[in-house]
Amino acid sequence: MVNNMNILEQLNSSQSAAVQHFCGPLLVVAGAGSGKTRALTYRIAYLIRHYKVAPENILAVTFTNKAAKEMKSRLENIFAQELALNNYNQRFDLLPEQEQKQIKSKVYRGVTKNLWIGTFHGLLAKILRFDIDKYQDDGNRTWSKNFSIFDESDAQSLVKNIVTKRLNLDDKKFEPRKVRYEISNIKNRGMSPEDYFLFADNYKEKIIAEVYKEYQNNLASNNALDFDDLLLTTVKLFEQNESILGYWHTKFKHILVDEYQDTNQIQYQLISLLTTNNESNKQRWNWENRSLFVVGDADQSIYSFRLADFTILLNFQQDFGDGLPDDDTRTMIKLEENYRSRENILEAANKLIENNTQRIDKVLIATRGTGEQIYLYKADDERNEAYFVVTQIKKLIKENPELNYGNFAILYRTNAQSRAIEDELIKTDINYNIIGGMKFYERKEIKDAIAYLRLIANPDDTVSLLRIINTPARGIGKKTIESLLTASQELDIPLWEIISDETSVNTLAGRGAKSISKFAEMIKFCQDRVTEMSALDILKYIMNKSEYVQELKEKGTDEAENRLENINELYNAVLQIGEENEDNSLENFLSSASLSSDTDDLKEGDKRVSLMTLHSAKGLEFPIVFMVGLEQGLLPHSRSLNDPLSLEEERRLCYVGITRAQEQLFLSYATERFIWGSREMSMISQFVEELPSDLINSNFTKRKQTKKSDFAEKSDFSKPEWNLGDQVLHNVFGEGEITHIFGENVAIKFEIGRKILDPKIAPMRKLSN
DNA sequence: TATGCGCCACTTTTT
DNA sequence: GTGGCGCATA
Repeated sequence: MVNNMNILEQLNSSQSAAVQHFCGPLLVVAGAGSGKTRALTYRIAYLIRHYKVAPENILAVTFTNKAAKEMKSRLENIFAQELALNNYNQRFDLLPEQEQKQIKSKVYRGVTKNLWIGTFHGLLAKILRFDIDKYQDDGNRTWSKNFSIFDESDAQSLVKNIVTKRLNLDDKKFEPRKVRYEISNIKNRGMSPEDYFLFADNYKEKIIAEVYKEYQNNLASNNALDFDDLLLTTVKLFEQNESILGYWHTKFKHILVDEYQDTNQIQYQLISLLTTNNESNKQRWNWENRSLFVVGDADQSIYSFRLADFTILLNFQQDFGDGLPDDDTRTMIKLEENYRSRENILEAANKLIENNTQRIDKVLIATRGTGEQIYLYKADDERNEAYFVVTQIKKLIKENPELNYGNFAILYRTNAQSRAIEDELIKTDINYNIIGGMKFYERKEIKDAIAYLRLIANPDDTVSLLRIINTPARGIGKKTIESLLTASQELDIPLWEIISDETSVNTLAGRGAKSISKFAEMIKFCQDRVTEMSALDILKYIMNKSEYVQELKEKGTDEAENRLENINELYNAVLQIGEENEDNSLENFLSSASLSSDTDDLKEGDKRVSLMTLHSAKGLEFPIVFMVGLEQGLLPHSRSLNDPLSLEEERRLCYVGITRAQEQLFLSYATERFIWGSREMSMISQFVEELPSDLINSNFTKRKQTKKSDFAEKSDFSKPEWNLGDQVLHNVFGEGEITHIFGENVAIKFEIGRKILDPKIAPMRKLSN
């Protein structure tokens, strides 16, 4: 007997209401740590068990692959538990391994395999592998099912090539980086090159339109899409082809979107299309056996640089719901109870975010007791800051045997900040896991290996072909390649077609002809076997046959050693991805690999300190969190200082960081920092000042002095003789009044505005009344 | 044709 | 401090 798995018993009333919602639209406003993943997972389980919805009719969109994986595994657990009780009358974890395995596989086949859970990009790549050959864009460009997905660096170099070589533009005026960013924005606003030509009305925009057109032509001739295309192409395809949209609309009866505050216009369009079948008349929408369930928190919207727009969330009820005010609506539920953080941490977060003007009013209610104060440390520079962090970690581990390194996270605004901390962690021999930065799939040897695979899967992928045609060196020089390329451009056929034809090669290539033919043979051998050979077999074959591995072995340098290790690591990744989807084909691997991010690799139970940017930390939680570099210019970032809206986003970023912490939160800033190779003075972040001072403990020196640690000695100082309300005269800013004292710093209200100063070094004196 | 050196810009954040 | 790129050299 199915017993609904006690699903509802494990939820609070708001969560339960959300889970039980069946048809129609629902917005779940879910604060940090309020159990939204739980609500999402249980809802899916409830749809399947209680409402008898078939798994293949459910589409769940997550923000990262990691979140998708997490959701799948939680669902697997729920259903495995149920099956164990029903079949064996026993708890799943108490069953013998054999039975556990059987149950898992049964759950996989019966449920999780058929669910569509993934990121927008991942899910759309899957849809396009079905239907892209029926699509033709405004410029008559077409693609086939085995398209490549170009990553950011592929896209970047393509744009660069177009700007500097093909259109011969001044790359000072049209910086490839910026042009690439523009193109991405245009795509995220839903415009094809042809659309954009109509829109462009000044010289610069017209040039960008040219580059965009050329860029898109090139993608098409490589049979490739970039990240943005996965969205744009699907939307255009749906708009163009009624029956294809109809198919997916009929299939996806229940759509769930996580992190809805970070969707952008094109993602919104996509959700709209799938939900409404492109029916513009709201009255005619048919919500029978159909739902749209979105979960988000406007306060955690941190991707506006990627055109994420949290007003999409704010407008949800106008767009899909009943449009009634909050108190009366039946299409919105708020989750405000926080199960993650201690009250002190939450209160600080609540107070901070209240400074934003753009938000839905919402307060996080603590459920876990007060906890300790938030610690604030003032460092001399980034090295001292790193030393502080590492010392605290060691100390906490020593004092609390239940803690391990996996319980700690160090969060920062920019990837570059990780260096100093890494140095210190290495010195102290603490294992750490760094997320982002130089990503695995961006490493040269990995890109090379993948280029081989991409060429095998998609012979039109000239970018990949050029990358590896002479890697490792096989005597195919620049001249040779150039003459082949010219021929391919003249004839308007893919380079591969020329290279794979021995006669043409002999005519064009002269000395290099023999190696080219040999190279082409090797690729062809694999191409002929893509369906029978697994991705791993193909990869191993090609890495050996091309002598890529051999060359590295012969080199024997540390660097080469490292590369070999990475290639071995890639073998593991191929195997793992194959197992995850029970699909070891080359195509499956390539799709997953190009869309995977480093956060995805963060393993549960990994006993290592996690280092990552605040952006990467979204959706994660850690018992103890260090937020470093709380300085003006860093957080908030200097690029955001002059724009009120960007500043609010920085504040949200800070909010996201604070709300990652479960038990303890450490904040730190440095008075001096190495930036771009030179020392720069820095000031404490205005966000620190916005935190209630009674929640902050910056009193490290006194606690530490008896222990004689380095940083305590360094930052020893005498009691400041400055008091709240003191009138001061500053050499530059004139007269002012002290409004805050925190740590060794004071905030002073001057005529020209508020300044935070270190009274020990500031050129000022007290005015006696 | 392969390699190495020096110069340049670079740093927000990412699927 | 660093990675990418272009040029000069063997």
